[in-house]
Amino acid sequence: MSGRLLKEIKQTRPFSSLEEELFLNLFRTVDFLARDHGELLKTQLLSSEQYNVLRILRGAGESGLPCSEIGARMVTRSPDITRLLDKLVARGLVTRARSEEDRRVVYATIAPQGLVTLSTLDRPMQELNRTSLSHMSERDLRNAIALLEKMRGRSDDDNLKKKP
Amino acid sequence: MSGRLLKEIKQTRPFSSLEEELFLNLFRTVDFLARDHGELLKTQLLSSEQYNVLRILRGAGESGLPCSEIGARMVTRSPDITRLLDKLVARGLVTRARSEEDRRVVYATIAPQGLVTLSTLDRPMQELNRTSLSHMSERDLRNAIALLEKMRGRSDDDNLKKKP
DNA sequence: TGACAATATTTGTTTTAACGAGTATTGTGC
DNA sequence: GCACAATACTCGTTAAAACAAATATTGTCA
Repeated sequence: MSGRLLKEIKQTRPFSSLEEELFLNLFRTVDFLARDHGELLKTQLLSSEQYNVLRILRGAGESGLPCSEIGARMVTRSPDITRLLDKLVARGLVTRARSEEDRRVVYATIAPQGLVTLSTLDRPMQELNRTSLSHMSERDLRNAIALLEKMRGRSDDDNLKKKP
Repeated sequence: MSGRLLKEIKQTRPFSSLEEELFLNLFRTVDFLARDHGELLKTQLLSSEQYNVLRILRGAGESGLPCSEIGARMVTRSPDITRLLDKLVARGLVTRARSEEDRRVVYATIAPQGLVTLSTLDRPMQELNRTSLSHMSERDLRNAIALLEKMRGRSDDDNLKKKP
């Protein structure tokens, strides 16, 4: 391999497009903000994903949700939901029961202990969200939300509406 | 635990603040967009983190960078950079050499093969970035970038400027 | 009905991430 | 110059993510 090609290759450097710059900013921003988030969750020995599942199940109420639905609302595939639930069930935060109508389906429901755990996090999480974005105006927040939704092309917003 | 508390707990539901809505949107958006990203990288058998390291090292040039620097530019801690580099070194994409001035330091440098691997990804990655955001106007892109930077409070932008 | 595709979840296996502890080297203050 | 803190990285261990293949159940259509 000649030195010439190497030189050419190396020239592809900083931001070669606005789109790329946006992506890098996006990834960097989550990495940055998810840190504090994760530290707060660690006080309850929860991973970000576990917390997510618990919140989804709280939103679903007593009827619970099948694994596939949980997987769809997160971006995780259902095969991996099983083990996520395993840990939560083992800790008594979630209960699982096979459906009678369709015995392939397993409904996961948040347990009282799960609600308690979530509730101890609600206020500090709210606090964290607010303080870490306290320098953003309401207008900024709304703009950012709208732009992020637009970035996703609204293609997954059905999930939000599908909630019972 | 009485049913009353449970009812109270359960009432904390949808978006209790704009900040929370923004956070959820942020996380959802990366999850959503990172998928395609990951699939493209898989064609070269690279994880997102490995790709990141390679790009950082390409940006650093022939002088290379110490593990600690790589860790600082990503949000990964340097202990975990070692093993990340291990794999890249094993595949001949990166070379590692202990510094002579300070023998604690190990400089990682991108290898020719690493440059080749990156270069095969440059165009499709550019393409992916562009198409997945093709519905965003230039104004949208710039706004989004600015808002994301603002979300981070610009507190880590020194890293970008620190590049040699 | 009976074979076969489709759906829903679980299990197995292999990589990765996370984090504490350990090792080597350098810098500092007495 | 020597003890001791600080720095830079590596290693060991445990927990989590990723993906393929397996199992169980239901739906479909000849």
